[in-house]
Amino acid sequence: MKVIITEDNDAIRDGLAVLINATEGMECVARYATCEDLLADFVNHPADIFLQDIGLPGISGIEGVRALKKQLPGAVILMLTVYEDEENVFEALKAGAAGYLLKKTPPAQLIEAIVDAANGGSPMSSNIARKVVGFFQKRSPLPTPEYGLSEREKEILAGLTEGNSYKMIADKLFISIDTVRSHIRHVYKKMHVHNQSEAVAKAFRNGIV
Amino acid sequence: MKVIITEDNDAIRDGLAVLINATEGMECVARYATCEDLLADFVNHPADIFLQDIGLPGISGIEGVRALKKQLPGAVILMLTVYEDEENVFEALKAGAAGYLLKKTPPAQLIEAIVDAANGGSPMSSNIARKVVGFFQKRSPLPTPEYGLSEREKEILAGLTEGNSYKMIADKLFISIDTVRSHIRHVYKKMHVHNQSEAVAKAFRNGIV
DNA sequence: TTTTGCATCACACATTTATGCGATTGTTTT
DNA sequence: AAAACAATCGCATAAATGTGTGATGCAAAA
Repeated sequence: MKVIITEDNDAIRDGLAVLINATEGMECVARYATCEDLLADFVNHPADIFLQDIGLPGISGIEGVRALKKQLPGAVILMLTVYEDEENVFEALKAGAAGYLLKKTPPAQLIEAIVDAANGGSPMSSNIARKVVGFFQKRSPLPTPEYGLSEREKEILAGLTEGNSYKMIADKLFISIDTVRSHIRHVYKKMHVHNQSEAVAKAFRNGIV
Repeated sequence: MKVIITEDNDAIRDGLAVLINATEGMECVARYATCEDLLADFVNHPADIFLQDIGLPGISGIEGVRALKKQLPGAVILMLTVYEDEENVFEALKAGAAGYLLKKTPPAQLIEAIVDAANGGSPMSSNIARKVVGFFQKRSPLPTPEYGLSEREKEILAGLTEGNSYKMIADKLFISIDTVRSHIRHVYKKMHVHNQSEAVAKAFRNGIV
């Protein structure tokens, strides 16, 4: 069972490699400090499982998952990170990660998880699993179908995706620029973003536009 | 053959309606000045063909096409506009327009075009047709597959889609903020945009990210 | 070898954004 | 009736962005 590790912390990366190599039937065939390195070199080391950090310099781990999945749709990727906020969890899973583990996972469980993932499972830390389950439960009524944006807010958001400035949006919708600001402020709050690009990107990824 | 018109200029809109109603077997079942009106009311007037302007107050005609197609995937939409730049033409067609006519099209040809579209054709003004043909010809080698962005530029663009500020991108890629500015400037030039949102939106629509 | 393109960095300045605080007027929902 | 929310508008200000102009080193292409 061949594993590739992408993790920027040298100590953790090497520790993981040692752990894996010390395990019967497992081998760490490559390890990278950045997604750039991973994407440039992974073809040279066919692997079954990818352990992927999120907080990386350069391309983020989640972006890395998207890119890797694009080039190798069958890749089985396990996130291994300290982040346990819903944002990162869902983004990672949607990007194509098979499982999501926290770094505090004990070695024995980590090995189990790798085996599990290789066999088609989706191992995740219990905290994470709860969030995921909660997500589908909340799914039933319609709590966060598209962040609960109002029609007007979606209209303003659409204006941004067209490349309009606040002023232009205001003119097109016959409202004041301060009203546009206000709407955008609300959009940001609801979507948990802090600038136009992030809002637009999220809107696209979630099919709002 | 039932037609719906969306056009903000009163004179043009009414003129089109008169023309259509004066034509054997054609009827204008509804006419709107804005996309908002169209989207709110078109369900009440089943139609075969939609004549759609682009330069509208509020939601743009192209956005309108996207929205209309989303709700009524079978809608046959003909753009009828003064814009003949490639941007608008391709965006409209990608959004789902069946044909693209310039407003200077003579009445007789307009009627022909509507019939053509209703029968599954894709009528377009000759200028437009040339652009479209040219697009596919250029397609063969790979002249503007993704605006000719360099790897680095795509990397910076990806940074924007993650919601990073210039400073954050600079730090993640270990370059100065002025270099980031420089790259972004080039990205904007190549993509013909002038702000982050537009660049991000275009990147998504064209599958660069 | 000259040109072209990429990546890097710098400085400057007008605009635009992001965000906090607050306010009014309608609907809905409770 | 009260509470909650949507849409509208205003003001203020620090921060970020967009854009012009220009420069250097390097590598690939003409």
